[in-house]
Amino acid sequence: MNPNDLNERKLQILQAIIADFITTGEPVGSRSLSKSHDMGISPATIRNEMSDLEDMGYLTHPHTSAGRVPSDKAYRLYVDELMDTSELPEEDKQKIRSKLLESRNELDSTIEHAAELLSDMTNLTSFVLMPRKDESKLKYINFLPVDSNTVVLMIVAEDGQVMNRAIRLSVPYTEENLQLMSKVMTHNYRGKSISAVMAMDIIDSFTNDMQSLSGLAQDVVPSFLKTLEKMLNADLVMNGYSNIFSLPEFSTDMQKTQNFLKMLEDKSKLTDVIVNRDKGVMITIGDENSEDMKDLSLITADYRVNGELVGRLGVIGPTRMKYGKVTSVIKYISDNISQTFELKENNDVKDDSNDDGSADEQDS
Amino acid sequence: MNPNDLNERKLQILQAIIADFITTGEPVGSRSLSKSHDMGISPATIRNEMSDLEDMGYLTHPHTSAGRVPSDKAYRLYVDELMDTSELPEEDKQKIRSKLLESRNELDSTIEHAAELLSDMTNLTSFVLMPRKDESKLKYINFLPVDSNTVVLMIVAEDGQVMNRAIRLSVPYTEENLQLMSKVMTHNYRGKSISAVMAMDIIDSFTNDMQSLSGLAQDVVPSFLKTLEKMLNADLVMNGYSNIFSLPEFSTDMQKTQNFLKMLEDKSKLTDVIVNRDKGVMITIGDENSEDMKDLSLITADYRVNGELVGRLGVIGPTRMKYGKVTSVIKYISDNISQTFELKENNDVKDDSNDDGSADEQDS
DNA sequence: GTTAGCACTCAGGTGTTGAGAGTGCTAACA
DNA sequence: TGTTAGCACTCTCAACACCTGAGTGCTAAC
Repeated sequence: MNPNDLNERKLQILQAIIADFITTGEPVGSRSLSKSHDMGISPATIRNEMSDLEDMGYLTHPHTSAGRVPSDKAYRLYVDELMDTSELPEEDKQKIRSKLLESRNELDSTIEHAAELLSDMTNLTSFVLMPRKDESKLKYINFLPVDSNTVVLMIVAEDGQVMNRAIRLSVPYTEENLQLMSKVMTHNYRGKSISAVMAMDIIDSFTNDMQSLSGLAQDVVPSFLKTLEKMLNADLVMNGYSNIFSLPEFSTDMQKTQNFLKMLEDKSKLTDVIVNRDKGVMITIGDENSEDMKDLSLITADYRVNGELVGRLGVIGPTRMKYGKVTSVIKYISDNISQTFELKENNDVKDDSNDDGSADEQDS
Repeated sequence: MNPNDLNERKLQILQAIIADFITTGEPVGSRSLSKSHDMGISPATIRNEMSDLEDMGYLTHPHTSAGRVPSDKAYRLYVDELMDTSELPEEDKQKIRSKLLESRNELDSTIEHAAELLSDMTNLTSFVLMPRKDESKLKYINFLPVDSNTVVLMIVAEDGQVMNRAIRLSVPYTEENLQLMSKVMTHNYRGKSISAVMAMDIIDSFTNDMQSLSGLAQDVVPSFLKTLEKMLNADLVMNGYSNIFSLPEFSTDMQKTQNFLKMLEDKSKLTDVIVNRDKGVMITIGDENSEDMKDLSLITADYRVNGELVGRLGVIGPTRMKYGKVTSVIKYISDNISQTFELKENNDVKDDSNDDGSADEQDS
């Protein structure tokens, strides 16, 4: 069953079938194949080879008198060995670069643009996992008064992540209490990782150490924990889910479309799947995925910020997708993000107070 | 054309037709109507009345030999005059109350739960507009160092809204510069409304007043403006878009489904529509909406926090929806949110002399 | 004014048929 | 022995006719 069982001609035929099926979505017959790809052999010969390929599990048959359709195994072989992984045309590269440059100063916008680019250029549903790091450490915790019974909890992590949440209090508070609370919590948790703090017995430490705050703590601590949890949970941005309608096999099969869209609606499940994938470019095809994605393919890649792996982006679509093109686009986009947010070594935080004369630069 | 043209019997027949059509989705015929609603007249009489109602624009005819279907005008009459607006059953009320209580200390979670409840209980697509206020005033602006070329901009408004964004700098910065920048911007914009600040000529004031910061300002100001814009833009949360598949008229008509989902995908347009609706409970039916929603109905209501109008929630679905039930659910949920976040008068802030000291909170 | 009766209409389901695209097998060929 | 032409067979799909059921509009009688 390993690819070496396949002679040169079988490979050539398989490749041609996959290429045809990817573009048309129709089962490929021996006669039409021999017409479209001139490989100097008759349809009868192709039929014999096809029959062998079917026995080996690379092709299937919707019904006796239909053409052949590639199996998941065939796509796997195609992706591993046969696929055309040529460079992206300069035009596409240009489009990606200019769109990402638009917002090169802001990671968040860049990420959103990346998702748009990805779905536009592949005509599939794209997703981007926003940068979240489990090990990121807390920097400070702050409470801001809003009105007489509402405060905003703000948590800032060392890596710049900021999360906030409005909390309604059932007991009165004073500004002094809030500031004390901020100080105590910052002091207790600063420099600790989010998961470490979540594992601590917070309520207990409060009621013991700070009697005066224990009333406040009752209201605040559950929200604090929920907010930490939210900081851990990766945030999934999706784009172009209605692209699915442009594919004939979906726009004629309501059930399939419905399953697809329902699957996308369960974001937390999808996030789980994406988070748990391998690093680098990863392609999973059909039944290599879990049950509810067993006739879909998933391609993901990572992007880095300052050399550190922070997020993941990719597409999801039918197994019949243009693997070569899609992979190139994903790779190019992720590399481009990583490059844009590359650490510039000569650009360090200076601790001295004098300004550096840059003021003159835009005086006109 | 006013409803007074309709005698009692016509109203009764119209109401019966609408009720039947809303539950079945099938055109209603005279014979089946006389069977299901015993109103003591024969199908022939009903036919005559139906014919009159059709002439008056309340009913239409998909084709000669089909039953009658209510027009948008009929739904309007139904909603205004005929609809059963009975109280929600205690069971449903209980369900809403307990779900909303789960997160009564946090507005954000409550809002999300409300959207879930709404789509679950109506089997439609629900949306909630997160609280955003155009007139909210800035409280302070803060920059946090992340790494040698990244800082986080954090904007806090008086109403507790916090927005942040990572900014990549092209010039080096010092901690002192950041703190100076925070102080200057906070001093300049504090107490001003977001829209007022956006209207100011920010770059100019920087280059004039603060030569030393102008290099930083080049990078920071565009992001600052974008972030303010984001604070103004209401954030739309949606839920249950795949509920549409449970309706026969959508699950058999791919084109309709596709239009619906594509319409939902353009969030900014939908947000615009929702923002610009009347206060209170508002129902718009079919062609009362804009072109791309002309065979849908939209029901919205507002919710308040501390007596102040802050957000809006609602559902979108086919004109054939259970207006009575849906309206009751929306009303009950919005009232419940408003009640939960009611101002408690006896619960005041004791001291609000100094609330921008938070900029130095970070190095405690 | 109401109703029964009747002719008429139309969508949708069923059955048939033929075309087209495909396969598998066999026998002949190089 | 691998390759190919030929042929019988299979299956989908679109077109077509046909029938049925639900509905309408009209008319005449109650």
